[in-house]
Amino acid sequence: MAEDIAGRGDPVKSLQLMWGRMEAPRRGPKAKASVAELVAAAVSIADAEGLDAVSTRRVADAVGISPMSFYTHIPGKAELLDLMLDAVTGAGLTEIPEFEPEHWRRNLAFIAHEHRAFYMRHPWVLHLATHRPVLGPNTMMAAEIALRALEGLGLTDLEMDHAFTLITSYVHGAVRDAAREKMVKELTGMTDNEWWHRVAPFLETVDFSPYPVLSRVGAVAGETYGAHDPIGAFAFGLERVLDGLAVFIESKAAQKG
Amino acid sequence: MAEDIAGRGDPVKSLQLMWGRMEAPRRGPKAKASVAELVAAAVSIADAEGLDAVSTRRVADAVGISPMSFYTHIPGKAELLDLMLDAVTGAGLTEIPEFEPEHWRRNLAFIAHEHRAFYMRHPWVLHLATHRPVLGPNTMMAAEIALRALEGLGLTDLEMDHAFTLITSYVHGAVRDAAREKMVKELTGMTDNEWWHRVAPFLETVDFSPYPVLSRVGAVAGETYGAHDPIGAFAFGLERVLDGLAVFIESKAAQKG
DNA sequence: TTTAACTCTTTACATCGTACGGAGTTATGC
DNA sequence: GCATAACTCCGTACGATGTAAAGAGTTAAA
Repeated sequence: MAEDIAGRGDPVKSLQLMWGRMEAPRRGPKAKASVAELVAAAVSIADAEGLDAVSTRRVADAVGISPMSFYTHIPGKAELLDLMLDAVTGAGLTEIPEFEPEHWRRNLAFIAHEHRAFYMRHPWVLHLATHRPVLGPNTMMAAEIALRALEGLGLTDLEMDHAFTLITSYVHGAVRDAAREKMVKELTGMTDNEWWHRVAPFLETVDFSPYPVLSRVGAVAGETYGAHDPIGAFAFGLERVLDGLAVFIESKAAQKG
Repeated sequence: MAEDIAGRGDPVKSLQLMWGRMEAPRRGPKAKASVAELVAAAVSIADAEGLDAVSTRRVADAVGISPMSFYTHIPGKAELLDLMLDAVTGAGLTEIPEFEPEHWRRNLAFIAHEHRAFYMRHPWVLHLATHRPVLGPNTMMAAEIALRALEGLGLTDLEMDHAFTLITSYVHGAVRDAAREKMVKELTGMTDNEWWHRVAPFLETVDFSPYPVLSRVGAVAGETYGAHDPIGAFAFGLERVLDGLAVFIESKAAQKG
């Protein structure tokens, strides 16, 4: 399995494990390790060393069982990734905030920043290309919370869904850059700055005349030489997204009366 | 190498290959295969069967050389992925359009749809987690084109960069869903609909009362049972993003005079 | 003609996910 | 009490992957 993919295991098996719906075994020896332990170990490996480091052998070793015993508890790696995603989503959930619709803009900004912080804490989640939605209790609760921040704004259910998709899409896309920098530094020990200086001598030999706008904007934006400002870019984009939603919400309000 | 990562190889080697800057060999036998052939073969494998199917052995075989001869031409898989990304970006570029600032909204929508179409044609690109920017000629040209659509709107260079990040972030995030469905169907032969019906019996046993908004919105949005409408969601989000940019552009114009 | 540069290839190794079969452990049914 | 079924755990093994190492063959420069 070369690709790291969640949502690909036996759908029902994954769900049963995520919801703790396996009937308790009635015979046989007590298990040395639990599913929760395995998943927690996998998550902390991923947090510390990235998805690359998460192998079934390594996870089994971390909880003190032999490589193949992993499969006693979890059907395969695909299911492990499903479980990791739901578990780590759960760890980021606090109590459910009460959203007041009149502060919708602040609420949505809060949601967006929480999502961003989540990805920054667990950048490997960005590498988890989900093939199917992971319908775990925590993943669903995260969606529930985001949707609640969109309630009472005069949107139809379908529009709420689309607005939700808009915000999560933007955050996911925007956060790649910042999370990337963090991960790469940890994994390779090379900072963006060092990387740019490695590359610079070559870049000076290329003809930038076909790219006048890019070279002007790229230089100013500090994209070159690692002086890029991902937080500023994120904030800028988020304000635009919220402005766009404001236009829509106000036009719907005006239209209705 | 478990993760599929571009931008991780020797930075300068990748760049030299992308820009065709390897000095021509002056001795030795004629090469049976070229870098371009290898990259093209890798791309068509990825297009047909996904990133999973792209292995150095497979690519070498596709161009008729032995597994290890691959490394005569390309230093490693990381560099191959860099080259694939730039090559496939180049294949999507037509001639450079002339953008008129007064039609900026139409222009940006065009850019967004082009990006979306690109990802839909080559969904594996979404799984390519880039560790560093891939500074190939085609990748840079794609950025140049997008930035030109943002010229003449009264934005500073930094704002242009941020607006560019906003649009590409949104498109990247939003397209994951649609591309996912396409890929999964091809790779697993299971449609979303079948998947949902596999899962449905289990879902009926879970208590949705903690997720009132999600279950209401999810049902209406047709997320359940695969009746989801990704194109509609994309269009909705894009309109909001453009509205948000419009607010910003107009306020800057008003401010200036 | 020697030699250096270059291409191609064979063999080999570590690591991965996991199929298979069996040994040890516990509660149930007789 | 005992056989048995339901378990947990583990050792071995297979095929695939990326690629290191070392050598054989080919071409042009010295």
